[in-house]
Amino acid sequence: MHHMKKYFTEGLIQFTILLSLIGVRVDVDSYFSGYFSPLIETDGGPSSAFIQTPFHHYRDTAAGHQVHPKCPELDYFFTSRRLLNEVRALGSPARFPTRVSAWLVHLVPDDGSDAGEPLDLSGDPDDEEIDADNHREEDDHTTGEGFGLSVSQDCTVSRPSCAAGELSKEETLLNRVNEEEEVVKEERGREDTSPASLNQLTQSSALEQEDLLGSSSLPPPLSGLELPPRWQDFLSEFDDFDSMVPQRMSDLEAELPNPISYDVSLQDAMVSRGDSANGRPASSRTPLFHLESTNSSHSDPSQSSAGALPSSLFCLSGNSSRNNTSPSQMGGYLDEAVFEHINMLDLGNLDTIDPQMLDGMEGDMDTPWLEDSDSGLSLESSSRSPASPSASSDSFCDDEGGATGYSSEVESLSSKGGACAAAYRDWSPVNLVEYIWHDHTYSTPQAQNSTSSSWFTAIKQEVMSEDEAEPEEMSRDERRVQALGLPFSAFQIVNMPVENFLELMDSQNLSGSEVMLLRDIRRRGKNKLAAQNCRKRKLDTILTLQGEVEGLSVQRDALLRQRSHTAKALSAAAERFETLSRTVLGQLRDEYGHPLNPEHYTLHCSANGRVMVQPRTNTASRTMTGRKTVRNTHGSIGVALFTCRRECTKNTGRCV
DNA sequence: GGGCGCTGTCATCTG
DNA sequence: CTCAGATGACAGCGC
Repeated sequence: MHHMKKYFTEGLIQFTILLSLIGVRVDVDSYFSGYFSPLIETDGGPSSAFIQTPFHHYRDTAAGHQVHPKCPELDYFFTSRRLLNEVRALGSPARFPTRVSAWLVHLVPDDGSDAGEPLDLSGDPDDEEIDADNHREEDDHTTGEGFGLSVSQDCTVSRPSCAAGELSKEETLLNRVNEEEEVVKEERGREDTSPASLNQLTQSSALEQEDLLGSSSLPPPLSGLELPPRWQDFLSEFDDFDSMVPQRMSDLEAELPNPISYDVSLQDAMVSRGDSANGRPASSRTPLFHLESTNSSHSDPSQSSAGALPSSLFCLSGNSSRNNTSPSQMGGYLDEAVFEHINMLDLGNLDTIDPQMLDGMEGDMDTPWLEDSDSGLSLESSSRSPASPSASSDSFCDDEGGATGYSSEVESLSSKGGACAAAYRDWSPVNLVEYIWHDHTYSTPQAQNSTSSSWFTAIKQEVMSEDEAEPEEMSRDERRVQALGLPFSAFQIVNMPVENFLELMDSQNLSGSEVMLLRDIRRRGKNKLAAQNCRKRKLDTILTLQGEVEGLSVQRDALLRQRSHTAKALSAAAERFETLSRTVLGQLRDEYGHPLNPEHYTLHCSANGRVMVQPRTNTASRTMTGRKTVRNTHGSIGVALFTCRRECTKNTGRCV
């Protein structure tokens, strides 16, 4: 168990270091809790802030500092200290860096000794040596007792003890940790109203942990207590942990100088996590963290550097297949957002991506590499897509703006001849037609990135017009363009990028009037499409509003029917009450023994069960609706002749 | 011939 | 300031 803790902790440390070196900190506890989003701490400068984790707040308060968790100075301080400790730990594998591995909660012996003291990892950096020594001492001290639970501030993990007798305690602790997570969830809304013990356990510093775990507040061990499913899944990952650790450690030592290649598409890794079921033998358990380098992506996973992580919890596979039919068990606890954030970081070195991997990706992907899942973005890539036959050789849109390549082509033009037309052929809308079928937006067509049904319609019409070109169907602007002798159509002038349009006018030696004409043609063409979109949008809005009106009309009719039914029911109840009142009043007698006249008196039932006989006033209505009853009550204060309870007897007719 | 719908165009505003 | 887009208003055209 000592080795297990050692390897496990070191694995977490090294993985955390690797993430920290690229500016990312992952709060694994967030995944285990299944509630919080993962903590991503990026090196965003002094203004960077911790997000979505309460432990930073606890960490801040643990050291006795009431500092706002988003304090930039605090952020910088903790980040620097953490990185320093991580680097130190990297050079000394035998040590347990306090800051990274966080505190470790040991089982408290029954004799109440101090062996189970949690480690104060939130202390000052000066205490690091002492803490490390404490780690070692406690490791030695607790080896024979069994290491029951390891709770990390940054990575909450647990491992059941090998000793069967202590399993119940561990389960209790595990459940306490689970409850602690639940409390943290609840506490986000109301921090000061949660149960004290769990809150203290969650928020406590190491000293508080000691008190809690060593005191009687710890619930007694429960036998037969079931672990939550996610903990069971998690613990099942360690079945063959001891056999896996030596190999991983040897691999780690061998590949430590170059542990991880950054030539990995983390986006791809995010999508393809958990593919181990397909590529691994059944005997090889899926690691929880698996950071697989690109260079070793085609090799045996066990030989990968990521596999060197003793307790690999992630699965960062660079070339994993996408048919994830059986994702890793712990993979479900990982939020994809962490990979999103990792991807958002500029890892650089993208130009060093293994060509083999790129080939594999091209082979795996049916869609173009740059094509976005959203159909709206496919136009840009399609306009310069290698799939386009005409674009495969020319470089019209090879740059990001899509203009540089064209400009170089245009600058080489010496006349309004076929060379210029050839240069513009690449962004011809004909090439775009086959890539924008799926677009349904209203955006105005633009050769760069706009996608629109009207754009498609216009292109389609353009293509059809090219096929069925008849002079009399040409628009006025089209004829004007042809009169200028330009090798472009009005449609092309309208839809080409503005950079290209400006360069076109500069390169064609046009006069002022011709420039104005081209500008007008372009403006009118764009406005025409905009008007079409606007009208279609307006029509859709009208249709939508009509649908809403119909729905509201139906709802109004239903409410009217309901009101009618309610009024009828109320009327019937009032009638029954009136009948009952007459019956009751007929049984009562006044102080002279005369029966009460229902014409002059009425019954009033209060909410507390009291039934009062009240004289009818002139304004009182026999129907005794709610409002009139209230007025009647107020108007008969002190006039009630009798106060009757349910004990009124029929025999005497008098109130008890 | 007038009404209506569609379309193109202009002017203006906004981002 | 320029550009693109949105939109109201107007005019032309066909039914």
